[in-house]
Amino acid sequence: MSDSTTLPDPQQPHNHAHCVSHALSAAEQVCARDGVRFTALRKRVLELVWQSHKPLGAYDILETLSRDDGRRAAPPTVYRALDFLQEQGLVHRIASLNAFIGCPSPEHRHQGHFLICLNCHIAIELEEAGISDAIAAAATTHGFSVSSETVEISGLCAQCQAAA
Amino acid sequence: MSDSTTLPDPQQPHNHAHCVSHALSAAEQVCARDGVRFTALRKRVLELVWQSHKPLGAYDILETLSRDDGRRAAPPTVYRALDFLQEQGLVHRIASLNAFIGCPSPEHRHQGHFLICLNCHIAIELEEAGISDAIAAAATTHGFSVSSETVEISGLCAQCQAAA
DNA sequence: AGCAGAGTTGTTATATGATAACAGGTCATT
DNA sequence: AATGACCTGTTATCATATAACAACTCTGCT
Repeated sequence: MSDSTTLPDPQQPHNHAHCVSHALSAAEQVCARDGVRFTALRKRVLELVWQSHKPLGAYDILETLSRDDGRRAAPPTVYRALDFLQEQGLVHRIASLNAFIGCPSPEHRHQGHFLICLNCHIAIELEEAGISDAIAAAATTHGFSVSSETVEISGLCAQCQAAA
Repeated sequence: MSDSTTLPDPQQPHNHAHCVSHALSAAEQVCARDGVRFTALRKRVLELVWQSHKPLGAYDILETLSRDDGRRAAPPTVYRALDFLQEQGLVHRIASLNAFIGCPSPEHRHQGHFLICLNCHIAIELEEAGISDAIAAAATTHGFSVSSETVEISGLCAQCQAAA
């Protein structure tokens, strides 16, 4: 069961095993709730996506998968799992990187806003009402009805600024 | 010389030739100002990007280019021109579409915010201080220093909503 | 005019990201 | 155990983007 403690700041050193186990148990719950199958493959792909807080390319996942198994997995294997995970809101796709990252709060459907560090490549997911509100206001002004937002902010995370 | 009249709303029917000639003369000015060469190829690619208000893929441009010339142009030809145009702020790349669109106001460096219609595929560029402010505020909260923003909003434009 | 050097374009090959189509396997329900 | 829905494997292919090097062209200089 997902505990109710807040997840650690991904920028800070932390016990990452906790992030992974949290993500996996949240995924179990979400899939059970929605009546969809959290198969071994899907679980494994989700685990790989969660191996760090850096967005991971589909072919990186594919390689790890192939190495683990001995035999060569094919792209559709990974893309189908990723499609499923996205549909369930368990991972997000980062369009500007063609990469995927685990969602820290899949219980409720949303699209995140991402801070992406150009140096260490960590991506931090936010859900900033202020950003969504500003977008909604702009859309309204133009008579535009929003169905999805892509907000990806590149720069330097606090850690990397401090290091420089 | 760029006139000072405001450009038409791209959603509305309008004399698109005006958009194109405006864009080309603005480009001439920007390149002259910055001391870079606005070569025939670059101009042609910019014209193709401006053929409509819909973001255009690099390979679409490539095809048109090849057809016009008889001989087969190669991808780097187009990508180099696009890189140049992006560097000068004359076109923007839409990450969520892997496509490119002309910038209506290249005189000042900026990154746009885009409203992208899922039905008619038009992309409307905004520069919403409210969105940038909300992003800046969120970034500050997280100690993150922003170097670029990708804001791409998908949905239905006013025209397409009315038609539906 | 002729030359030198920077910048631009051509060309070939290849990397990287994603999907179509169909065959075969697995699982829950009956 | 049979059925049917769903999931996975496999092959082929499409779509997007870049590396590396050769050839050309423009500009400034003598």
